[in-house]
Formats: sequence, structure tokens, C-alpha cells
Amino acid sequence: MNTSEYILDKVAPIFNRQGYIGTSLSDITNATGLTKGAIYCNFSNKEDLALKAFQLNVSLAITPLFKLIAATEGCLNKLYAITNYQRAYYDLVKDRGGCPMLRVSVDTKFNNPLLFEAAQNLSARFTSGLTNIIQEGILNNEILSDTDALKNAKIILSQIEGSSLLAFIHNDPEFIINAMDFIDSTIIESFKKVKS
Amino acid sequence: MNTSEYILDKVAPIFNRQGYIGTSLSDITNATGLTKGAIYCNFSNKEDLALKAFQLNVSLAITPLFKLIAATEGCLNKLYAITNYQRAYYDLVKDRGGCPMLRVSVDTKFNNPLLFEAAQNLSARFTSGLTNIIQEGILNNEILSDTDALKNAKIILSQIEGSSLLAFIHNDPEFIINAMDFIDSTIIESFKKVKS
DNA sequence: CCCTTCATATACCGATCGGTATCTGAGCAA
DNA sequence: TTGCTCAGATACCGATCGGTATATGAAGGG
Repeated sequence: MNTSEYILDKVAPIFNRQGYIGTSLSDITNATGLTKGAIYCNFSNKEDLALKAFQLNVSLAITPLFKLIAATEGCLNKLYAITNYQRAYYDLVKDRGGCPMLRVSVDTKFNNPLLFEAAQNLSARFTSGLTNIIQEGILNNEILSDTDALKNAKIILSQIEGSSLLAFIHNDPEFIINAMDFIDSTIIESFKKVKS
Repeated sequence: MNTSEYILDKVAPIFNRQGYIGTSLSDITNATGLTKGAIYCNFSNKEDLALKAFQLNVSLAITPLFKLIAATEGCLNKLYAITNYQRAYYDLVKDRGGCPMLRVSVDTKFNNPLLFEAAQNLSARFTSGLTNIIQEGILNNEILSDTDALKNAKIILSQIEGSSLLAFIHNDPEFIINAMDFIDSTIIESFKKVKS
């Protein structure tokens, strides 16, 4: 692990807990044991560091889900893989400050277009990924053809993000568990061609 | 309107857009046209001002919903009143930085226990309020008796907060509209004793 | 007319902010 | 051994931070 990676490893959870403005250069030098000289030798400025910290947080918290989806066969199975991944999400991110998409989007909308756009793009990829899964399911005859893919994708993503927020507020993963059980038992169930 | 109210009126949306740390005393003096002397004459410190600004934001964005619920007769009608209120929520808060509960809970969890607790309490009141409505509906025979009140309250609140966040990220109130339509047509519908 | 009161303004505090110019010292090539 | 490179350390910059002590000036009472 080189110095840049070492810095990001130490700093990414701090940015996710305290936000962009809430994380100071002294927080960064304290956490890494390095000096400002070392930081600015590896990153062009605080914003650059924050953006790469966000990317690291995403690669740890969300990218594995995208890979899991890609590795899963069948559209309904992909959807179940998502809810199953989310069931462990609270434990995955609780010590790192919660969902990085949630954190950065709230934190930067009015003062950091670069970081906000990164969060916005991630959310858009999430939405379109979900939409594509449902649409494929319709084409494959796995999902009822009168299902509105985009609408349902937005509802599922709302449920994922909202339950993640509430779990974070109350230190209670049950919000996520409940929401994922509901997605499985009601939303995904309604996609199926034949009711059991 | 006295000076304290004037300051809060000018400052509350700024806190909601930029967060606690992201709002500086100069932001506050610039927005009000007053000096630091006037600010500290009306509020004991920045945290005090931020807390009261949060309370004002809540009283504008969320308290009206609580009053609407209280003024509505019938548990199912109360639930429909909630989804209906949320349909206009994006327009209500978009110029003020989005949902204050979302903003403050993300912003202050790791650095301002006082403000975080206020957001946490608000979320808890929201959850228990929803739970009580559903439980009353069960007692009144408006809602099926095998309905899990707390679980459904958490699911509805997740949907409300998640869709609010996504609408905020993408400047697109459709996330909220979709989610509220879904709550009406699927969740509340599943509460009813007799399917139409 | 004078005195008190009190809200606001002014001027200032030490600390910290993000950022940078310069220095140091280890590694390496010749 | 010499000299170059470059990662990192040190020391410093002006600006801004939250907060406060003091000055000012208008209003009201005697």
C-alpha cells in the first residue's frame, strides 16, 4: 500500500462521518500521522482528497453490490441479491459513518458541485441499474409485462435509502431488515407472473 | 416580528442548506444585515441559534403535517392525509434545503449531540405517531387486525424519507409522487378489511 | 434635563482554517 | 564520492473562524 492509499484508508471514514467541511486538514494529519506536506504531495487539494475518499467509501460500501448483481443469474435473483446485501448494510457501514451516497448528497448539494455530482451520478446509476433489471425481467418473462420498471425502481431505491437513513438515526438495523422483507414479500412478489 | 424572530427567519434556510458547520457567523451577519453583537445579544451561541433554526424549519415543514393528522378523522383518512401532504413536500422545502430532519440527522450525528438528539426525537415522534394511527385503526376495525403496526410505520417512514432524499438529489419530485402513490395503492390498501 | 437601560455596533481576541514555499534527508545513478 | 530526485517535514501565509469586551446611541422615566 503506497502513501496515497494509506492516506485514503485513514481519511475516508472521517470524511464520511464528519462531512467535507467538517473534516479539517488537522483531522487529516492527526489521523494519518503525516504532515500537510505529505498530504499535498499526494493530493492536489482538500477537494481532490475528499472526492477520492468518497470513491473509496463507495467502492467498499456499494460497488460490491453492483458486482454481486452482475454475478447473479436471473432478474428476480438479482433483486433478492440486492435486498439480501442491504440486510448486512448497516453493519457494513456503521463504523464508517453510514451510507456514503446519503452523506455526500446531503453534505455537498449547496457548496460543492464536484462532489455532489459524483453522488448524483451514483444514485442515477443505482436507479437505472434497478430499472434495467426489471425491464430485463419483463423481456425474459420473469416479470409481469404490465410492471412499470422505472416507477418500481424508484420505489425500491427510496425504500433502501430511507431505511438506511432511519437505521443510522436510531442505531437500529431493524429499519433496513423490515424494509427489505417488505420489498421481498410485497414488491418483488407483485412482479411475478403467477401468484403462489 | 422581533429581532430574534427576524434573525431566525433569515438564518433557518441557510442552516438547512449549508449545515451547522457549513454556516459561519459571517454568513449569518451577511444574511441578516446585523452584526455579531446583535446575534449574540439574541442567542447565547451558534449552537443555540442552530437549534432554534432547526425548530423553525421543522415548524414550517413538518409540524403542519402533525396538525393536519390531528385534525383529520379516521385512521385511513389520516394516512391518506400524510401521503397527500408529502406530495407537496418537495415544493414546500426545495428552496429551504430539503427536509430538515434529513439534513440535521446526517449533519450532526458525529459532532453535535444536542442537535442530533433533536432530529432523533423528531424521527421517533414520527414513527410512534404513524404506529399509533395504525394501531387505532386496528382497534376501530378500520384496519385488519393482523397488521404489524410498528413494522408498517417503519416501512412508510422509510419510503417518505428515502423518496424525499432522492427527489432532493435529482431535483425531481416524481420520486415522492411515485412513493406516495405506492403507499396509497399498495400499503394502505393492504390494511383494509375488505378488498375491493 | 439628566440618568439609566438595553439593543446593537465596533473593535478586538486567540485559534484554526486551507494552502504554500522552503528545507531536509534518504535512495540512487554515475 | 558526488550530485540529482523527490517524498515528506517544517515553518509560514493571509483569511476566517467563533466569541467577547467595550463603545454607542436611542428610548423612557424621574
